[in-house]
Amino acid sequence: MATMQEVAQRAGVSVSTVSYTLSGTRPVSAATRSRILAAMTELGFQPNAFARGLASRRSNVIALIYPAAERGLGGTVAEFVDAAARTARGRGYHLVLWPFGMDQAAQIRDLARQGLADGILLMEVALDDPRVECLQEAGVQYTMIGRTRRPEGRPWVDIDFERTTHDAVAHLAALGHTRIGFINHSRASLDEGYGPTIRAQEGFEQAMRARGLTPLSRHVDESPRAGRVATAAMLAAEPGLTALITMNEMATFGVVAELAQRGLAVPADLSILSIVTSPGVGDMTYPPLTTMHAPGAELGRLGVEKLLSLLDSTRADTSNALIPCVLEPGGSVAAAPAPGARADDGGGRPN
Amino acid sequence: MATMQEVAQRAGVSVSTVSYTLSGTRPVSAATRSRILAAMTELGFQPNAFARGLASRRSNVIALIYPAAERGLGGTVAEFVDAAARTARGRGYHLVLWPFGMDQAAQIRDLARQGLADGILLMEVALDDPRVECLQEAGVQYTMIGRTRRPEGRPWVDIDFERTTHDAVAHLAALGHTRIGFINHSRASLDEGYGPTIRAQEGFEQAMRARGLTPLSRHVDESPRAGRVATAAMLAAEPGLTALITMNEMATFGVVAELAQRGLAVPADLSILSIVTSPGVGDMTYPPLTTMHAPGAELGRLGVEKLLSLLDSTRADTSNALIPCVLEPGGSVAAAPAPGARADDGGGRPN
DNA sequence: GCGCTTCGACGAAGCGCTTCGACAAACCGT
DNA sequence: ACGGTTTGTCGAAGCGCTTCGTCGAAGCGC
Repeated sequence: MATMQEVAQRAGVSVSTVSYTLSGTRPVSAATRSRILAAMTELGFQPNAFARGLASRRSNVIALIYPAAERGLGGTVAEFVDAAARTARGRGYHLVLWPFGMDQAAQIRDLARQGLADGILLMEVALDDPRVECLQEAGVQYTMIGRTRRPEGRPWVDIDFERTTHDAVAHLAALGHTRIGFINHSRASLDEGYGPTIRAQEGFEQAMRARGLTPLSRHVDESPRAGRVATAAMLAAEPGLTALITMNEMATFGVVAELAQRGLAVPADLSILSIVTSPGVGDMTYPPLTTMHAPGAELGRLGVEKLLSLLDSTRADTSNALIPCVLEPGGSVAAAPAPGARADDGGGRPN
Repeated sequence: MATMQEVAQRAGVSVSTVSYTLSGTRPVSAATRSRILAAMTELGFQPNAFARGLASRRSNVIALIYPAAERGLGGTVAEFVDAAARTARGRGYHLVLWPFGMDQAAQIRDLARQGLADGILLMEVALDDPRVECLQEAGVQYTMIGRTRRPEGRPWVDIDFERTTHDAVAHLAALGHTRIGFINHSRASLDEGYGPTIRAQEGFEQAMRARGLTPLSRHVDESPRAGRVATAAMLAAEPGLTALITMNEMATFGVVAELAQRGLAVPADLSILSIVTSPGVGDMTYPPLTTMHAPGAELGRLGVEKLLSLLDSTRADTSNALIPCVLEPGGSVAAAPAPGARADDGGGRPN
């Protein structure tokens, strides 16, 4: 690997001039610049990141902490990562992912304090998240993706689960639905204080009650199998159900399968609205699902921008961002059927 | 952030002694060591990664290049990342993920040459992969997860698709199945030279022919919907089908749903063997799938070990590793039904 | 033509660590 | 008691950059 020294020699200039050419911090004449650039290409020069980081005390790297082991890496996360990486790159930063588990707060703190990253994006923030305290006390710049229970005074961006569930209920209510069920994430996620599960649950119940409707919901494990079981149970409990809001992709596949097996037509007999959905999931079933697409890309972009604004004190700190999911029309939502009009009222199996 | 200088002062020793205490490169008396360690704790010292890297020309970081945007981040990858991170950590390295796309070979090369990582793990290697050439010419240590068309002389670890498909066919054949179908990944993946799709296809056909059986297979898009359609088509083409090997998780959900709807019992009427499967997927359906679990964790561990052996020239280079998937008994495979015994021969819908 | 500013380039001082050579002090056998 | 090791520690020389202060040369108005 060629060093700046060698580039300078070859171009017949001093090291500092090479440095200024690279950073643009001070003017360099066009002639000199082109000699230097030529020398760089000929030598295949790439600046040493450590020397640069040591001298400038900035790494131009932002780290994304994501517990890959616990949560898999779904489509929404992929969208997030991609958008975040692009945004960072556009601003001259590299985005790297640190696959730490939720319980490795101390290791995160130590690594963060080694200076390898200028700032940190913390994903899958739980309501009470020890990692946040660690970063705070480590004196590292960070931005949460998600929110702790009381996020005041800490930088974050998050999905607006309240608004998303409200919008979902409103959309269905406007189509005449009154018996609306909600299939949420697993009880395990609830128990461990997973924000989305809790906030969406509250949002759904509130939205239903605000309309004088009775909220019916279940926490369901993330599998098609669990989705089928839950669907059967909900139909048994509330035979008049005409719409389901789901926030659990794997379970949603099961919902669709179970309804098909029971001879219930989607959306004629029962509407399905899948919320906080990964890209592409809508087209995986027939009819294609009507979804409210999780704003992964938007979140990634805003998260990086917020973090960078923190690093660069000259840039105004944009306020925290709460982004709702947007409705993507599909074929699984329609007006509520007239009472008693359904082919198979009561929910028995067709054969 | 406290520096080594400050630690040395507080402990009343020289900087080099502090350094030796940390690295263990030279002996330090117990008394001195404990004074130094105490000073470190009091000051909350964390060595500066840049200074360390600059002086030692090693980063103790290995980078995992994974195209998060293109491929989502499924369970197998999560397992891989987790195992790789653990293995690396156990050897004193940090594992970071660089989310570069398949087409960003030049950027990968440049970043790699900046020295931020001692070695690189390249995932999702295609048969003709420009990224491999880039890393090679950049003079960076790397190990491929997967193989190029002609991987000779390049370090890699991969799933043994040939053996896995052979084992799958053998397992079913031993149970009396002769009409065996294969549901592979999408045609798009085939067209772009995705190794697993191609190697598994060849393996399946070879294994079938070796037994005098006729291979029946389809490339199917990664969705439950496509799985249903493919199932219907295969049953139409070969009504005598008694077993399906699937290497496409999303499609597998569709297969299960379609069979259920047709009133075909799994495994009594038709066996399903899901190969190269992510953890947990088997339990997502009923009956739970019999799977051949992708060795993600094993691959992660071996990949890191291979890479580290390359970095540390004293360690013998273990030869390239080809790891088969292992059979995980479930409830979706049984002996072939007696000919004509099936409830619904011919494939019509039950109702 | 004079002092003035502006422009472009240089040299050197670090950044915080690793590592090498050197060297007292303690330890050994004889 | 004496040379020869060993043991524990120190000082200093970098690693390859950034950045600050400096300074000659060119450009300016009058």
